[in-house]
Amino acid sequence: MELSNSQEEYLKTIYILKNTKNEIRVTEIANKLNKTKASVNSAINSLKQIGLINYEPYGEIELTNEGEKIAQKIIEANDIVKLFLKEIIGATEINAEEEAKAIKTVLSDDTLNKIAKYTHKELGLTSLECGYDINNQRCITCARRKDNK
Amino acid sequence: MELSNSQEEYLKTIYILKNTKNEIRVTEIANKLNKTKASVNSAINSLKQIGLINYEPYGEIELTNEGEKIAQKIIEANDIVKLFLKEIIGATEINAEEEAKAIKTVLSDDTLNKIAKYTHKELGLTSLECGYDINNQRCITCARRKDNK
DNA sequence: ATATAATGTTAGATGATACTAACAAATTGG
DNA sequence: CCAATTTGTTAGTATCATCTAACATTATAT
Repeated sequence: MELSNSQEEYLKTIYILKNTKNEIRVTEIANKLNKTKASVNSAINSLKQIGLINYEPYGEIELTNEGEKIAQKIIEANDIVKLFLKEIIGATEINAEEEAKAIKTVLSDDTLNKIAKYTHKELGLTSLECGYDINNQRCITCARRKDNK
Repeated sequence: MELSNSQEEYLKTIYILKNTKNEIRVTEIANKLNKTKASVNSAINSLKQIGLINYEPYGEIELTNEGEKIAQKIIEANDIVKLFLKEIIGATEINAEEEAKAIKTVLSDDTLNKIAKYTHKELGLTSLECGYDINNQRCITCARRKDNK
């Protein structure tokens, strides 16, 4: 099941908000993504349809297990690409943020893995523990998530 | 004037076909991009509207000067990203091709430039002559265009 | 030179994403 | 506890990129 860029952004945002607030609101998502509440409403209903979030009108927004797994993958991809752009390429914080967001969607697992490995090597890390490794271990440098969860 | 990803792909394809054939046909573009002729027709009309190609019904498809300049930029961006993915990251040919296509669109000039410089440095090239440099010189490794034009 | 094949166009539909405007529900502060 | 505010939903519209099907034009081959 292929997610659109837009859907991935919503999933990612929901996941991140979940680690900050206990209740996730339509309005918050709208603010974070600079969309209208109407758009968010429509987006979460489509994500509900495909089983990635649980939601009832006026209720709480919650990721399903499947949704959470996907969100984690998205965020990890985002993190590794951003780290790479900043630390290896020397992109500015703002550019790295924006570009990682867009790029992560289109990279194959294979290339993402190679970028992760390359980043680790260049940063002088001897043991590879990146989230993008097949065994899904956490990366000591790129997974901010480690601290949050 | 912001071009969509789709529009950039059309421009790029037209430019590349131009260096191969003397007449560019709707059908060729459709085959190359795996779109229907109807879609291509609609796309070239939109590109005509914004002054990037010249076209009359049943006539020849030609890039305007503006269109050609933009197409060159797109192709150079494509080339540098692909070279980078293949030579530095070690992505497969097929992945690099696909990913470069998608990535080039979302990179800022600044980051693209940095990727070009990084690639040059890593490949051991002493003088930076990449098309993405401010002075718009040609790159001895990444600009396939050099040979074609 | 004309029938057939190839090529190009148009009309109309679809699906995705977003918007505005109007409305409905829930929360909150006196 | 209820008026006002905040929050969420719905309906309707727009744009973009694509498609199919039908039609129109151009090229070709005998």
